[in-house]
Amino acid sequence: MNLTQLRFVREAVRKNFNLTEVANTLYISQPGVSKQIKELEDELGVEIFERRGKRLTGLTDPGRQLVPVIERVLTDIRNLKQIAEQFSKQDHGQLSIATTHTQARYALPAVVRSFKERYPKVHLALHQASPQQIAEMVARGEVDIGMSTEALDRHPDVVTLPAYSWEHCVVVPEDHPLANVATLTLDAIAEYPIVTYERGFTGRSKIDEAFAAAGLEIDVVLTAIDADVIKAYVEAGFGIGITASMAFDPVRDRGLVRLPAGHLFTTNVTRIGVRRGGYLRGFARDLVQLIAPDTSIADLERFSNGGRSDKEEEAL
Amino acid sequence: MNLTQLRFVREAVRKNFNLTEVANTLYISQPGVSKQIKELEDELGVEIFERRGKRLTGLTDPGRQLVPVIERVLTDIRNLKQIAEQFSKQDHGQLSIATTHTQARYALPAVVRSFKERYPKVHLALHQASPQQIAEMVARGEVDIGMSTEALDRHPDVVTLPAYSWEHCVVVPEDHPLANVATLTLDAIAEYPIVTYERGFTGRSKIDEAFAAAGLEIDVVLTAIDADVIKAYVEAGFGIGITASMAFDPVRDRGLVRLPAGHLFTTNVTRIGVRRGGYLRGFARDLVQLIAPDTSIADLERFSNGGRSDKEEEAL
DNA sequence: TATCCTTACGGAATTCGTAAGCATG
DNA sequence: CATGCTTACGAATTCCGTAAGGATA
Repeated sequence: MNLTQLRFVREAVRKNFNLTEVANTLYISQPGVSKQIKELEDELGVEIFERRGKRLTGLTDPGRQLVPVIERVLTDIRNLKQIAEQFSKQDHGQLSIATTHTQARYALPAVVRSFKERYPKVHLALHQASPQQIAEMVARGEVDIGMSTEALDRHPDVVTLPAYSWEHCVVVPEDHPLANVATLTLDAIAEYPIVTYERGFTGRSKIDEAFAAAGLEIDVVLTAIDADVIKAYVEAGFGIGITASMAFDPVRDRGLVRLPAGHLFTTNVTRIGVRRGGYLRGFARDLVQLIAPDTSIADLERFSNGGRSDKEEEAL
Repeated sequence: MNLTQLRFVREAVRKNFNLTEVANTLYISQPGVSKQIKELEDELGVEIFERRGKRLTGLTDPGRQLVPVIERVLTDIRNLKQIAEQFSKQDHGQLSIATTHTQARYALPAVVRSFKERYPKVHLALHQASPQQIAEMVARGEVDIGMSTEALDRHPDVVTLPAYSWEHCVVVPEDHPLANVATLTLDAIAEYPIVTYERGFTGRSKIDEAFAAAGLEIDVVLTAIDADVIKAYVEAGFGIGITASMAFDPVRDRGLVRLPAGHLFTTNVTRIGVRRGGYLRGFARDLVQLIAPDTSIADLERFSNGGRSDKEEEAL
């Protein structure tokens, strides 16, 4: 048994049991993958993969039990490398973050500035993706840290921590009838066509829930992934916008008015997530604290060991 | 990085950083070990071992962090094999138990009989050792199950479960003055020379504690590891014996009398232990239930996953 | 001086890629 | 008939043992 074989098995599961794809992503010949997997199965004395004729179609019964342990082994192997880097490249290295447009554009710049001051030699890689994709990337260990308001804490292989809360606001052109109302109501908003986030992005779910609970039908004429696009369409007169409050900049967004809407929609909690069982290097832990300053040391400890059990926390 | 390198590191720690011994126990040449360890260190970019000149003397700072993870990886690799065996050799295989003389001689025969009936093809290997050795053997994964009244639950890498409780008794020749007393007292026992277990064996600690608490000095003239030896010396008139109650057989031990002493010494709890993080095959779980029939299913579940966290229990 | 680790080199074993063959949808 | 897995074989790489050298207690 060797680690290469375990990696092939993991990748085969991820690639839906297509060994040709496995071979391509791991830069190896396809017969090599076949042979190694067969050898692993021979050594273990069980078939890991269900086969229909020559094709692999799924996991066998033993396979279903083996794969999670294989995943854990490979996570730990990665942890070994991370721990070593912690010492060898003290304040150097790569740190990759997957996040949504909203966080990357409005929440992270300040954080990144302080981080870069403290760790000038760490290369920060910001990957923009959808909340679902972010959760997947974290779970697979493709990025160190994920940050998103949605989906992140739904994934079983991701451990999350609340980073900060924020509220929605309504954005209208300054000559809009709503621009001067004292207190905004859901009914008032529902009168107008709405431009807001796509489903699954930046608290969109909270918006829909609020109107649904009030029994109101809304006319969403346009959806976008980011507030910049939304504001552009509001400016162009397509409707009124509902965005994250921090996406509004009074100076830059001249011609638009922001109306507080925190009392209308549930408060949103943006969460930060890491891979369960993963290990966070020192500068990654520091970044977590910059993003979520209210985190207690105990939380952070648990977090940086990827939410392992007590016993295993000690071990790391 | 490969598993061989990790095994070398683990063994080096176990063998007190003597690579020559590592080479011998793993049946490989000594330069091979040196080279592989150096290559692992090169790849990780840190030194795992502290060196004085050419000799290894201990773990470095990174080494101390890496070793527990390495141990976990190797445990999981072993788990993979065990899980596979669970399927491939359904009711076949090896099951090794480390236990003291007392358990092997008096508690286990009945259990082994039922087990063999249920699993005739499983080869049972009984290793006799001291409680400390048993704990070590379990922790290292040299045996599947350990059983002992002492020391077992002191080891951090062993998870234990109570198996059964038992009491001590006093054994005297039938013509001894104590043979006919109504209720035995510690004072009465302390009058005579005593033959009993060695320190660290079969509840000896409880015996010492009882006399110490009563402020009595006792004259232990002879100690042994097993009750058969103790009884032989009692018969030969060296003194009165204190043994485990179940070690007395009225038929076989003709000429001796057993006096109940449960009211004098703390009740003993024999525990059964497995390696933390280890995986128990089906027949091993069944053996645990035969030994400790009062175990709840929930306890057993936790036990057979070696006391891992909830998340990891699911995984197995 | 005996023990223990490292370096150097040659042979053995393993791994890996190419090419050809065969099954599946 | 295009996709996907297996088998076969030769090349390349890696691994491992022996032998010699050097450091430590």
